[in-house]
Amino acid sequence: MTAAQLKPEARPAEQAAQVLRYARPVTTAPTPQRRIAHLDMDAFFASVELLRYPQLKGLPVVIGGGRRKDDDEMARVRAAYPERDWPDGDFSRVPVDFFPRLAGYTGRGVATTATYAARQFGVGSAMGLMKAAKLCPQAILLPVDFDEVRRVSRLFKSIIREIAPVVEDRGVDEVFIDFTDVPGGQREGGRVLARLIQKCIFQATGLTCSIGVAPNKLIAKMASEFNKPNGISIVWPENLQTLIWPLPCRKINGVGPKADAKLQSHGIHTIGDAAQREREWLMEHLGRSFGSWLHEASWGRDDRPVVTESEPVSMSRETTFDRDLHAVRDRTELGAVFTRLCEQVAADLQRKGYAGKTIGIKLRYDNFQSVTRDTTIEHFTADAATIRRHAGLCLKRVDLSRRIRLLGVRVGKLEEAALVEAARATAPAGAQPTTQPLF
DNA sequence: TCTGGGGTCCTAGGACCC
DNA sequence: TCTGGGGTCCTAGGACCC
Repeated sequence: MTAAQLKPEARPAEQAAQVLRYARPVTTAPTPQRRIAHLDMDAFFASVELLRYPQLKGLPVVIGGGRRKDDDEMARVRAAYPERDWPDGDFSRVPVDFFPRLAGYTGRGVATTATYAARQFGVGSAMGLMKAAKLCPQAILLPVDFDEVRRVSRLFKSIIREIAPVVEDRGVDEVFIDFTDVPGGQREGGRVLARLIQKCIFQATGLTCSIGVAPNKLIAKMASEFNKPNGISIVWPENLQTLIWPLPCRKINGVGPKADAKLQSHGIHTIGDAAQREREWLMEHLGRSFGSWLHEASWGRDDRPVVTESEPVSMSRETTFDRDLHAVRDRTELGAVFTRLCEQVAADLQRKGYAGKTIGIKLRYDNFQSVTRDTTIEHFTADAATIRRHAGLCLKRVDLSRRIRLLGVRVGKLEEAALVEAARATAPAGAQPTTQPLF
């Protein structure tokens, strides 16, 4: 990156300041430098399957399309092959020919992930399986084994926490780790610790991951993608111009397809392009908040901490029907699904120990347009019948003449059930619930 | 090839209160 | 009778992420 590519309007002193902000101190810093790691498991869902079916290694495999009960899978294999072929639940000898192919798939499933062999054909996560079947019909299609994914997820995270305790959960297959104060976390900019974590995870799970270590979460997240799979990338502040600025804006976590299209329309294609616009210009054309944030992001600035604990905000269940349903013609079916969704949300709340005050529904029509309605009630609840009653009232407030492809139920404004109970118990006898903040 | 399911956060308008 | 802002809550929609 040359001086000419810095903000053109910046005076030399400002340019120097911009560069110095990211310069690595020449002398040994008295305080440790902030080193944040982002760890991303490689093709996680597919890799978990390959643990059970190692015979599929190297083949194109696509994961997604539906749920699986492990018993069903066992039964399917048992029915097809004699017991001697898979002693003690060892599926490694089930012939490759046995597995279903993507060819001829009909349905509304999407790919959760794909092995690297399948990605060569252009198949990627979030892609409709019908499309994936066109690109790679010979790919093996396996449904997600959520129980196994959760088990392995808990396992690899516990391994990391033993080594570096400050870990932020980012879903089943991703975490941020604060290396800053971990013994050895500064060595080679974090590479030594990253290697150790990779090794320990592999020993415990047989799975590989990719790690990026950088001064903050924003850059670390981008860095973990640089060397996939099974890679490590170390990024220093002074690498901003050479490693980060050439990347498309889409690589910034928080810039999605909409924002990217808008940026492109202004001739901003790379992060460097964005960095060279004035903050004021970005704020004016992309919104005060987003523009200001993007300016910071394009200069590699991000001081968000690694957050180890967080409370859930809402819980929901939704389902897409095999065929679009009509509120009147498919009333019975729709009603049954609706009730089941309410029961599932209630069960989720109870199992996790929460109650909520805002009850809502979500509908997606056949044209993919979504609508939501919600209502806030007087008391916290985790009761299926209560949720069903208020969600039912919400349903009455939307257009039900159009065909529906998705129905969802959501409970928000959550509070820990124990706190709700405690407040209820200590409330003065005869007190109106509305006088208690928790009710 | 029509596009899953579970989330978080932001925006914006209106109600309501001081 | 008219005219303020500020603050907070509620609701709907949408962008984005894993």
